[in-house]
Amino acid sequence: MLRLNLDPASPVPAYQQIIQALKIEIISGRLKGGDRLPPIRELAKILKLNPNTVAKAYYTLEEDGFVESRPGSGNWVKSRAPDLDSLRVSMLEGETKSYLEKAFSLGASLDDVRRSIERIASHE
Amino acid sequence: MLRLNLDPASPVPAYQQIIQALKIEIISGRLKGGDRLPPIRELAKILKLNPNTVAKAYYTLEEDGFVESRPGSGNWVKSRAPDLDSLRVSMLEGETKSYLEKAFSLGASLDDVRRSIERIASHE
DNA sequence: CAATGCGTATTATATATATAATACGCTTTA
DNA sequence: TAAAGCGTATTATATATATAATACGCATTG
Repeated sequence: MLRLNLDPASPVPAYQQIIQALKIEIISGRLKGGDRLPPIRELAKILKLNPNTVAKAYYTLEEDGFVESRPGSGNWVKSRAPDLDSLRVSMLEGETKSYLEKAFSLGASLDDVRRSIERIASHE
Repeated sequence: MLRLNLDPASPVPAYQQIIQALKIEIISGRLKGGDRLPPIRELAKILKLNPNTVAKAYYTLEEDGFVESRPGSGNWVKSRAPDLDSLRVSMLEGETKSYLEKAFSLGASLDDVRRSIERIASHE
C-alpha cells in the first residue's frame, strides 16, 4: 500500500512534497510501470489536502514523464519512464553532496561523519 | 569575511535561510561571541533582499538567543550563547538521520551510502 | 443506458513571504 | 553639536501556495 509522509510544518509546498515522494517511490521500484496511483480525491482525503493540490502534483509528474493521466479513468505510472537507474544514482549523489556540505560547514570532520553514519544506521 | 550562500530557487523562505546559515556560522565557531553582524541594510544589499527580510532574520536570531541587537548601533553575536557543543552534535545527528532516510528510501544499501560518502569526500 | 468515478477547469478567498517607500529615534563619529 | 549610521516600525502592494465550492465531460461499471 502506498504510504506518503508529508510534513505540514515544512516550508516546502505540499504539492512539491507529493512530487518528491512519488518520484522516490518510482525510482526505488516500489511503484512500477503500469501501477495505478490513488484517485486525486482519495489521496487528497488521505493527506488532508485539497484535491486541487494533489491534481497539481499529478500534473507536474505527468509533465516530467513519470505518470500518464487518462482523463475519466485515472493516473498510472508510465512504463517507459525516464532512465530510473541513472536517476537513482544521481539522486543519491546529490543527497550525499548536500549532506556532506552541511556536515562540514557545521565543523564536522570526515571521521565525525563516518561515525555518525554508523551510529545512526545501527539503531534502525 | 562573512559569506552566506542563499538559494533563491529554494522554497525555503530567504529569512529562514539567513537564520539557518548564521546559526551554522555561530555553531561552527566561525562567528564568535562579540563578533558584529553586518548592518541590516548592508546585508540586504549584498544578498539582494529587502532590509525588512534581513531584519526579520536578525529578530528571530535574537529571540533564539544567538544574537543581541543594540538599537542605533548594530547586531552582535551573544557571548553566552546556547550550548553550542550539544547543538553541534544534535544538528549533525539530525542531518545524518534525514540523509540516511532519503538514501534508504531511494533503495540504497548502507554499503551504497558508505561508498557514496567516500567517493564524494575524495574529490573535494 | 444510467449511475458513478475520475480528471480537468474555473472563480473566489486566505495566508505567508517579500518588496517598496518612508519615517522615527537612538548611537556613534567627525 | 551636527551628520551619518543603524535598528525599528508602518502601510501598501505583489506573488505563490492552498483552500473552497462547483461544474463539465469522458470512462467504467452495473
